Amino acid sequence: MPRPRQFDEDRVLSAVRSTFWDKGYAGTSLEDLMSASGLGKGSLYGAFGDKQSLFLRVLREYDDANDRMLRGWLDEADRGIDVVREFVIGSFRDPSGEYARRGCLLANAAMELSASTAEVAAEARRSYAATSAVLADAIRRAQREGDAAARLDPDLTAQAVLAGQLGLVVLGRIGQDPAALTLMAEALLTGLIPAN
Amino acid sequence: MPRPRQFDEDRVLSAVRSTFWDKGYAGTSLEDLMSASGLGKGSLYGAFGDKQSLFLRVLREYDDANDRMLRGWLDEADRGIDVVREFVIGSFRDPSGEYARRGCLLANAAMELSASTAEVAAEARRSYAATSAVLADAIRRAQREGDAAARLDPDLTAQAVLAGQLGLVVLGRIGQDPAALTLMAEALLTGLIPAN
DNA sequence: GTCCGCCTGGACCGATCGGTCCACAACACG
DNA sequence: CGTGTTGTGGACCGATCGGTCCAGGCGGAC
Repeated sequence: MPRPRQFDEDRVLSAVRSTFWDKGYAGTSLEDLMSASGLGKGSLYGAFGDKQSLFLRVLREYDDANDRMLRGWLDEADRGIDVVREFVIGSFRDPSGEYARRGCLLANAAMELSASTAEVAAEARRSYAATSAVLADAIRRAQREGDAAARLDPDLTAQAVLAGQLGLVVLGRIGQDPAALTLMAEALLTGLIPAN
Repeated sequence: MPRPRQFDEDRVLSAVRSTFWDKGYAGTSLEDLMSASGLGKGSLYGAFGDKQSLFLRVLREYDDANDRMLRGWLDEADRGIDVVREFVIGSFRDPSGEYARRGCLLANAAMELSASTAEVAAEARRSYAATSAVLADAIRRAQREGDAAARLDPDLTAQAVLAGQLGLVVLGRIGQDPAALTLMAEALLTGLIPAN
């Protein structure tokens, strides 16, 4: 009997995510969210709660989507090493650097809010743990496939790879040349995951 | 004949830096800066200009101090490799993780403001270029001293080391265990700068 | 001691913030 | 087709933001 929603929740969340991604949490005003989503304040609050709840929801869905994507890669990849390679290099393939400049919503949020919002720090730790677990699986598979040295500790190597990629994300955000970032990514990969 | 300054500029800048460091740019209000420095608004504006000018000044001095410190290490170190090692591992030696949680003022600022403030992005690129130049010198020296493989490209390796350290800074900021960070730092060093 | 100058701190400003609330509209049900 | 319930969007709120301005104080120069 009630009046049904007049908006597509996924479209709204996508618009909201994009706005937070580009402007950061503090830099995004409710007005920004309203114009990006096309909703009024009442609808936004009624559907998603306050600004922080909305942000945390968007962040968690972003993390989950990334995790699912990475696991999907691993399921479908020909070789485990390809997943690690794609994870480290993929973000910087765009020659314009536009992608790189956006950075990663999670990394942006973690740097901006970890100190003040415990939930964000916890979410970041959770997500990075999940990511490095998938990377460790990929590295173990690469070891079986002869693409990674058997002496490597898969878990520790996965974490080091994650750290390297995170650093590249930071450098990408400040506008570093994507070609240089790609070279650095290659150096990280060959150094951290030797073949023999 | 004029009335002289009644405050120590260095002390004020130090207090301001600490506040920006902990709270971020947007998260720091003028009230925060006033109470941290002990100055009124008039004095703050008269001496340093508006909030953004003050922030950029503090950031540049922070970068310069870091650069001088790193160069000083290189001048006094017994071996080049020690400088690289200290650069990567040094920040996470504090077992409480308090240091790690603060992160790096430059990295924090770069992630928060690069997208919206071109000066910050440019300053970050400038500072990271300076840092990787010193690291490259250290790696060249390590090669001469037999602590780094001769086949390494010093400049590229320095950039990869910088990326790895940046990633560790991000992970430190979200509260990752310092012991785990140290292990990752060791993995990055041994992988990126093999000895033979 | 006098006076001119800059320094100082806080009152004050308009803008904007996140959040609340309400009058109205739109739809499903009986 | 009436009725009830919820979605909707904008008016409105107090708080706080960064920034301006000024009256008074303090200190050197003479």
